[in-house]
Amino acid sequence: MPERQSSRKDAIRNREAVLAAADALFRRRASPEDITMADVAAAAGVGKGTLFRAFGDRAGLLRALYEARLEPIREAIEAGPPPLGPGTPPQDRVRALLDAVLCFKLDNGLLALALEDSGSDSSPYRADHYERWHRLLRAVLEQIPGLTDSDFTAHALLAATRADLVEHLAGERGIPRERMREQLAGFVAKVLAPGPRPGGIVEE
Amino acid sequence: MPERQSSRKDAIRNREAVLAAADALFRRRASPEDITMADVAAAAGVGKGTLFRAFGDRAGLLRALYEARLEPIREAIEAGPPPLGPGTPPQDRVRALLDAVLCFKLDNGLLALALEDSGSDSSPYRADHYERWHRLLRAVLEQIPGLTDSDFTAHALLAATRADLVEHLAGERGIPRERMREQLAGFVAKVLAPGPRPGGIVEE
DNA sequence: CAAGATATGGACCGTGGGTCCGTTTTGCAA
DNA sequence: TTGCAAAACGGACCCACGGTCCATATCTTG
Repeated sequence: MPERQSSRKDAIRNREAVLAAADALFRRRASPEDITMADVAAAAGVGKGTLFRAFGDRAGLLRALYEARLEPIREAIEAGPPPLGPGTPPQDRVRALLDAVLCFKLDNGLLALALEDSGSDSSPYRADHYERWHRLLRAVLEQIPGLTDSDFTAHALLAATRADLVEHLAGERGIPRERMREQLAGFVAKVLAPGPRPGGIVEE
Repeated sequence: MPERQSSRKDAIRNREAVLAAADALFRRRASPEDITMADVAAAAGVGKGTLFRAFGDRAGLLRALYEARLEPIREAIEAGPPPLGPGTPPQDRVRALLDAVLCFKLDNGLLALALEDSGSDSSPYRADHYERWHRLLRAVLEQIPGLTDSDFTAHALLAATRADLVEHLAGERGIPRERMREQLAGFVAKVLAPGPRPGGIVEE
């Protein structure tokens, strides 16, 4: 419940300061969990109480940051031009959506990582930002004729862009951005391709 | 480094006791993180020091449990009969492997969950049990002609069986076991199907 | 400008992983 | 058996971190 916006200007100023400080920290540091709430508060020149009043808890802060950074993409999806916007052939749109998710995680690795393992009950699948991606993706998948199990497929495709996987491939393994985009695109293509009947075993 | 086996019988007895107690706890409780190390120690009738001496840290304990439970499957894979064992046509073996992973996580939800988000550096991808699965899967994928990017594909397929996803689908969403196995099988089939790329579609 | 409402910040708390070290157990050898 | 060093025990203790509390400072409004 402590998410209500305030109208007092000091509150607003502090909220901004915290957001900015957190943003900066998450861009520079190496691992999400060595950014503590106290760090953020200090960097923002604010007391811990203020921070928690403004965002409720760690997850709340992360969520706020995430929403802010996601805004442009969200707009592009809801009302932008193809291939992200509506009015794109479903197959292309699925590809574009997953590519967008991938790029987002490549650009915001730390934050996405932090968000994924600090979900409400420690399950990323309860967070409603995940719900949203999943719902959207499923809806688009459903428009592809001959594709069954779009609910599961949506989950499975999103799983291929999990923040920790992306981070691992990009960081530890040093796979370059474009290469990864290609690989994901290839994978998505395979899944969407009108193949042999799903469920059946390819015999011979 | 504190993983060296001891030969003293009290040490061995206690190790067993801890393993048994932890196993029991992980089977009964609802969420991995409300099983504390102190809980395990108490349940085993042992001091915390003993527990940490024997397993190093939380991850170590989890790993030990995991290995123990995984043993049968591992054997089946290394030297068992088809479809898990070697000597199976690659496509079938991939399907069987992923099905085995899925079943394992369905049967050991809590433990797998705990293991995944308590990986060494909080990334499950550094844990060597993941490495092993990935290496094996990739090797099998590489035997499938016409399939490229087997490294990435292996990651992506494994991602579809992530413990938290499985747990979410089975728990929250109530999807029955057999249904999930079918869906995963269908997904895998699509990925493995000879795609529309060079070679054309095999139309029977 | 007074006064009620709201925000502030840092001391404080609970929890849980992990360590320390005085005590106990074990295995070996005389 | 008994002596004794090496190894294990266990629980008190430590510390980091998320989160709370509340006396005080700052706004806003009439």
